[in-house]
Amino acid sequence: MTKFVFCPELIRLYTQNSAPVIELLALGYIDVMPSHLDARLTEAQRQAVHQIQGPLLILAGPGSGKTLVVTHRIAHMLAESIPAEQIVALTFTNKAAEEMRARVERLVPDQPVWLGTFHRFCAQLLRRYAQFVGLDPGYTIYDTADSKNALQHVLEANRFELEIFTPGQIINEISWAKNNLITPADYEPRVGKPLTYVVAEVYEAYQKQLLQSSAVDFDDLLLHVASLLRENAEVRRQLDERFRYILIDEYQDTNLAQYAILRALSFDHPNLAATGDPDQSIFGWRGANLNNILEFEKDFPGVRVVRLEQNYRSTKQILRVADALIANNVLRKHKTIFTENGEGRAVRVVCYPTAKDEAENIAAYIANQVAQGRRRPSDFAVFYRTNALSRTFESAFAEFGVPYILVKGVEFYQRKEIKAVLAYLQLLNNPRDDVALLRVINTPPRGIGKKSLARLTEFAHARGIPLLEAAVDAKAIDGMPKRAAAAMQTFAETVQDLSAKATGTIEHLLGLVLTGSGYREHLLASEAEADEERLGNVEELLTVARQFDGRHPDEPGLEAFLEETALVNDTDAWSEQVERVPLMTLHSAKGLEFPVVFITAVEDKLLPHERSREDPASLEEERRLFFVGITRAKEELQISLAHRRDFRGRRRFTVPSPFLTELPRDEIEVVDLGWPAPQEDESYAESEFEATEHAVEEYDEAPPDEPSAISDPQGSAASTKTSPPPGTADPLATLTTAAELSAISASDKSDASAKARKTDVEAFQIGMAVTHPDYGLGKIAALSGNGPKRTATVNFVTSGQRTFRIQHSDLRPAAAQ
DNA sequence: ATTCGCAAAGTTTTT
DNA sequence: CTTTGCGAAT
Repeated sequence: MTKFVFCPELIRLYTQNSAPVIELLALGYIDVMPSHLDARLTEAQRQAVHQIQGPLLILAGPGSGKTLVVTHRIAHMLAESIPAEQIVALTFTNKAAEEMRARVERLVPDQPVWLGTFHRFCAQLLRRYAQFVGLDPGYTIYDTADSKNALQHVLEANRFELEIFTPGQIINEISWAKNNLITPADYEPRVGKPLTYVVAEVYEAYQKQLLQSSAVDFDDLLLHVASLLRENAEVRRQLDERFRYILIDEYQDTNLAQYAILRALSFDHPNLAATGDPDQSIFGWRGANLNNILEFEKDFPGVRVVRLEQNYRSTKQILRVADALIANNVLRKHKTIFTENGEGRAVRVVCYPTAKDEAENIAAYIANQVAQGRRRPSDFAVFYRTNALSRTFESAFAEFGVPYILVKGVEFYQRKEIKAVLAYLQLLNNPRDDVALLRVINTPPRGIGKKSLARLTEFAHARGIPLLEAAVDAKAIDGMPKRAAAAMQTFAETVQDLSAKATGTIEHLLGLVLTGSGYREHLLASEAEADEERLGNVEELLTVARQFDGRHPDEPGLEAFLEETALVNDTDAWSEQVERVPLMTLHSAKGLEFPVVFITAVEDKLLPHERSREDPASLEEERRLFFVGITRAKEELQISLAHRRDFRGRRRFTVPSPFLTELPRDEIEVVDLGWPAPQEDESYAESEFEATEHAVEEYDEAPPDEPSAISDPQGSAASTKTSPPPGTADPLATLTTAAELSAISASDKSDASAKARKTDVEAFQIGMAVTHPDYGLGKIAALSGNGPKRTATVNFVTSGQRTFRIQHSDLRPAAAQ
């Protein structure tokens, strides 16, 4: 009855030196009883692990050991002799899947438990049941760019002119429909939404095109599987039988299609375990349906609900901030989260003069911590709302020599050359793939232009045949220039040729494609520097292929390779082993944790995003997004914003995020490093009229304590350059941080900033860290007077408040020490 | 047909 | 500020 369980992770807890124990285990001399799996678990966690039969809802707050529970649950099932083939664990992202796989592997190695993303699970089911939904087993998976191209192709073929909407908008709406299981036949335009009328006209044609090309978009992966299960009772029954134990992670982010699939697979064997947290639902815009989790109990009678409310990740300070914030959501079930962790450092809210200062200070802080050996780069993480905000950080991190990695995904696989090479493979795998053909028929240039392509398309369309087939008969097409026709035929032959040779490893095949297509030669012959880089990228793809081959030694697996490249992106492989600071959006931070977290650009119109402001529900989603960000932090959290941010090439003064007022004022450290000094930047004065006027407006309308929700009402922490604050003292608590941050920033910076550092009277600003030979480190609380009479009021860390005439004092910016 | 250049437009989040 | 798109020149 008792099965052998190999469990080094747990053994380590019992013994100082685990090596001998592991060896004994490996040799089979000792067993670890299943009960030992429970050693680390709390009562609630234990319940969740042990409840194997029947529906289970695990409401898991942030940092509550959810992954621990899920992985142990799987181990426990295996220990209870449930065949691994019957267990499916679905995650939302590849990153989460990787993490889970690694941890399951450590508990119970080499078990064929199906573990991966929902989309991938569906992709593989579709391989087997492709013909049920009108696809070839070798169907192609289109990414968003491909989908847009497909749509464009459809629009052109139907001579449909878009006047106001972009293909992207239409694709988005179609995506929304598919996520809600709305097929072209069911789709109805919605009054007051012009876009939906356009979609009503093209959705069907788009879908037809996809089927004709034997291709699917991301949403189809779910939609097709959902209809497969709905329309084929026998298939559904078999799959329900096969996948008897399903675990679904991040249930709050599932959409209707995913819900339908899960239900269909959990009918005869309702052993569905869902984990999730309504407070972390952040994908509503993509069709995620919060009702799925809120109504789980209704949907699955007899469900057992386990709440994991204890947080093992964050300090008390961080958790209180998170809790206070999320309490502002009205559409929410109350939930308590608590921790027995220590108090920790206060959460900092810092307002920098400019976005550049923000990025540089954070980079400098990290550089300093790393240089001191206090932390490693991977201990930190920087979050922002939109990818567009990453650039400032990239340059600041580069400037300070801090290694970083952009956790953005796509990039590599979206490059033209990579897409092109992969399109050749797609075409080999699926000759009906029109989008792939269009992408490569003239790559490298073969003298096939727009007009000839239009003729080819028309011809194919009229006969209802794939483009590749049409290309074979190119000569027969009316009005087709001889040269183009010949080029098309040669192209078709090349593809067929390659197709015949398409055996062996992917790397080998890729090599054939590069040579056979003439693309490699074209890149080599090219003078352009860009092409040289492309060649390099193609080489990298060869490396990817080689690695894939290594992982799949038995099968050639072209399909599998294409599936992987479609559903996995390059930074999914990013791991904390890599000593780099990850920069990422708040969305991609979900499920991760870091000792030190910086949440940046917490400004109105960014967080909450301007497009979320009208709708209260999406405003709450933005708040949850902030909540997710906050709860990633284990030890230190800094929330920051800038008075001025250059965005989209424009200079803007910002408004602090309304969410900042919702943070518990007494618990956080607020630091306002002051406004940017106009004279420091000549472009400020010369900037276009609009911006200048706006700036002036902001200045006048912003009394000392107004611009910042974060400043405390006495105006002690915040002030503006133009309006010296009342003489109230800064809270000493903020001094260290402010000083620390500015000091590091200024001192670590190279000559670039030297001119900004010259010690004339104008160099001093409110909030600036300064040193004095007698009094030590301090922060400027107020400034008054001009020229020689310029006077600074300084709060010193150790010796209280002093006032100086700057010119006659020994006051220095902290940097100059 | 291709390439080069300039203008315009656009940017939430992800599988 | 970047990327995309379109139009003109070769």
